[in-house]
Amino acid sequence: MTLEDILAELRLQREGARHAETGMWVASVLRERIAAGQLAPGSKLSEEALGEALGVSRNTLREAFSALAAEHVVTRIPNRGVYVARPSADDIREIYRVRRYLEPAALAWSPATDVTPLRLAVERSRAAREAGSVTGMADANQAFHAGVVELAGSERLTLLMKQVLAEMRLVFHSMAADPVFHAPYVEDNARIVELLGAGQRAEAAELMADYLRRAEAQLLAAMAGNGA
Amino acid sequence: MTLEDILAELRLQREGARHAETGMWVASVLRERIAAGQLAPGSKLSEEALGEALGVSRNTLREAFSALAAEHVVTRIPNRGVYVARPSADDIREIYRVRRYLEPAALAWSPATDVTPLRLAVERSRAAREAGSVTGMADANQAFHAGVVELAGSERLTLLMKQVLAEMRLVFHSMAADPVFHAPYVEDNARIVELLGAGQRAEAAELMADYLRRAEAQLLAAMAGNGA
DNA sequence: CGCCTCGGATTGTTGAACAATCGCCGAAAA
DNA sequence: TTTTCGGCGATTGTTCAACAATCCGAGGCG
Repeated sequence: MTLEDILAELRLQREGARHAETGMWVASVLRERIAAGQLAPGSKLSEEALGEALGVSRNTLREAFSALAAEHVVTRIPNRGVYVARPSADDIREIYRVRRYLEPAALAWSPATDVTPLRLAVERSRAAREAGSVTGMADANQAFHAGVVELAGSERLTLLMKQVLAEMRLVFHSMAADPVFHAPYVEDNARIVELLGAGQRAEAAELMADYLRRAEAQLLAAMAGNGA
Repeated sequence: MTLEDILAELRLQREGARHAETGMWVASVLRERIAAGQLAPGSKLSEEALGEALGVSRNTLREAFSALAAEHVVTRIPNRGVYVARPSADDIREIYRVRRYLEPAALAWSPATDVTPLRLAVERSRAAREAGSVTGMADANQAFHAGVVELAGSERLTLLMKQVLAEMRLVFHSMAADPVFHAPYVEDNARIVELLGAGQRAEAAELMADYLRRAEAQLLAAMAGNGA
């Protein structure tokens, strides 16, 4: 699908725009397209072209850009424009730094004990693995880790985690992802749920920390090999 | 560096506004004023009046508003305007929820071991207590807790903590703060540094969690008594 | 071969205009 | 008197067109 096709689609998609929402509406549309990989990392988002396609003025579009830049979905280079973010090795380290605090902490100290959503995510992971669906596994895995942080019951931590996971999707889009990257980790997730359900929170947190260290190392190695 | 460059810099610093930065400059000016309490919680920030006062257009001002709204420094009510945020009891609970994960996690799992900045903050706390300086104690206390999260070495966690602490300042500005609110906690901080320095991370984290629970309860009680 | 300048293209910012929405205030009805 | 309803004024949301500032690359020059 070419960029022209996408612009054409976006042109059709504008209908429900209302007063006092246009900026956020544009942001959400771009967020979806980027998450789906239809706007590849590194793509330049021209104010003129996008504004024309979406039927919004440059000012409104820039408001959307500000929101996306704050989420690291997009990179703004002054006087040069905004580009779909292309996470660097340092960005990956930062992502996992955040996750290594958030996820074990949520497992160790959350008041919530309902692990049903986590169990479901593991189920979906396994089903996707059997079906050989790479995106299915990726989605289910993200749902699992988002669910872990949601145990904390904090809006801001949940939001931060969602943004970090969105950046993770960009990482996978940036490099030719290993089709079986997620496969080995499905059973780690299952074991974490098991430990958590049994009340062994410290052990669950430790396993999670270990999992995150391994995943980070694997991603960094893949990126180094794949070429920057 | 030529003389022309120096003249240009001075001109810019005096006038403050630079191409490609005006929006962020406005945001930082407002952020400072709000943090200092010069713009009280609940104050309406009229686009026309503020734009005129700062010498920027409404569009640029709105860009600054978007940034501040994302930080919860300001509340945006559609079609009604933006107001300096006035944190509710729920906001306080959310603030402490975030802190209760971030700060103990940083203490328990950070690779960094340089506690000098924390010691210094404790020193300043004590000096301010002796001098009877309420704002001095508040500032030193904030520096201490920011320093704890900085141990994690994560930009995003540090930023989140700074935003949460900025919201805490709004809490204190919202209610007639107890002048000795911080006093009892100075020695808690000192003990945390002591434990951390001795390598007793789990104990330090536990004490921090306990401290946060007590502070939250005290603030919620004060808010209930003080009247909404 | 490297440096510099110039021009084109794009972004940053402005001010004015119009549309949409809200709260207020007064009029009409109970 | 109280309540409800509708119009009015004020403010925000959005667009538009213009100008200023900046970056990039293409030549011109030594």
